[in-house]
Amino acid sequence: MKNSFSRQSAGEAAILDAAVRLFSANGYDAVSMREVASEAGVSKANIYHHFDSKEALYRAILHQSAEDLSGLVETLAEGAGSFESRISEFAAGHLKHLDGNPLASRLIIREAFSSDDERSRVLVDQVFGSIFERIVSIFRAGQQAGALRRELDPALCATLLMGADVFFFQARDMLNQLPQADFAAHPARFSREMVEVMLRGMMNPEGEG
Amino acid sequence: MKNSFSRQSAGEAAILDAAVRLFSANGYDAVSMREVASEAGVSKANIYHHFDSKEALYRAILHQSAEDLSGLVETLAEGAGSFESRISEFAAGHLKHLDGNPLASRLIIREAFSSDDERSRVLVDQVFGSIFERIVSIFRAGQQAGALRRELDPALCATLLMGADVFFFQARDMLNQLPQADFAAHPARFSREMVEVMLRGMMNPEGEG
DNA sequence: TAACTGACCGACCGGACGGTCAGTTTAAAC
DNA sequence: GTTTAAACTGACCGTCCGGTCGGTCAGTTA
Repeated sequence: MKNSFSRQSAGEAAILDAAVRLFSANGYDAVSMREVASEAGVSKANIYHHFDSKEALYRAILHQSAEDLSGLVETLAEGAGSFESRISEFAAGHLKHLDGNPLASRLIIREAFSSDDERSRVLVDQVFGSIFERIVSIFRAGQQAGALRRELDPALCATLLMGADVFFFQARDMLNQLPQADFAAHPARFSREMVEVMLRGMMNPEGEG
Repeated sequence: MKNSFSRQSAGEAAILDAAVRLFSANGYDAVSMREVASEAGVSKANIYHHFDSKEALYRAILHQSAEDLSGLVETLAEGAGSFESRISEFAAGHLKHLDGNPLASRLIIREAFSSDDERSRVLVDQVFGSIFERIVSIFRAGQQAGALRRELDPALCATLLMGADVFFFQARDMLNQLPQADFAAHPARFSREMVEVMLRGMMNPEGEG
């Protein structure tokens, strides 16, 4: 098996860099190995020296992107503080991550929503499962502390919060074309107002200032 | 230009049917004209008798799907009644449409979120612009009637509502794999609870029972 | 200096791609 | 029953695809 734990050569790094750019922008099928080679400034054969196949190259950059996301969510989910601040900071941090890593994010979102049956299953099992559980646990903790309304489903709340960030990221180019949606240019503002609406809708009215 | 306003032959209908299935499941690049022909039970050359090119075939099914969606949203946005019921019915109807037309919906969502610069621009200009405006106008009306909080951005509210439906539809296969998200199997329940949270977060606390 | 290794390349392979075309079948109009 | 136009087909074209091959070369290691 190629591309194990050895140090990266300059060419391999260039290949990975070109691949993440191209696959992220155009998807797996629309990218040819010739394009990757040309964009990376190496020969096509050299790619096959470092990676077993096109699929293996794709997997490699997907794996790295998924690890980045997992690390980020772990950090965000660890945060202490009040329920409100935890939710607020998670949403803002998550959207900032999407915004700051658009290539990797596009790649992962595309893969996660792919209808390829088995293809996304691995990603969900190994990555999204634990990510989702972390977010749900924040809502569960808030519920036990009496901040989140008792009748709400924590998993549904987590879906709404994460979904709003992801949808905003996905739809941003589209929203930017719509004159009404001037918030499209200000992700931090979107995140703030989105969380404000969500929390007001989710939190227990009793025990609040 | 082929495929104008003439009546459809049986073969043409079969081609369109196969195309919408294949393009929707696998995307533009991953589908070959040979596959479409085989799936439709016609020769490849026959597809070119009815459509100018692969791109034209794709455009044809995309156009039809977009018109279905536009019609649905117009109907949903016309509804009278209270602000709450209009929002609630819109969200439920929208999600039901996504759920009932998964192939066309997938096609449109994929196209709308594509990063192909010019490619999605036409769709946004001609379809999503008016759809979005319809939804925003519901929120604006609610705001003028005093139901929606004055400090909220109607366009942001519309994005949250529509985004929750779209994200749920996109992520459903994924959510179904997560044991916590048992609501994934019940779109009507998701829609109901989602709207309940959203409205509670958006509505003016004064003037309510 | 000889043996060996990993990085790298140009040329090539079989096959699939989108698209074309000359010609056949079908079916309605006359 | 012939005419006619649309529906339809198999064979074919040039191009690009993912992947492989033999081989070069700079840099270790012995």
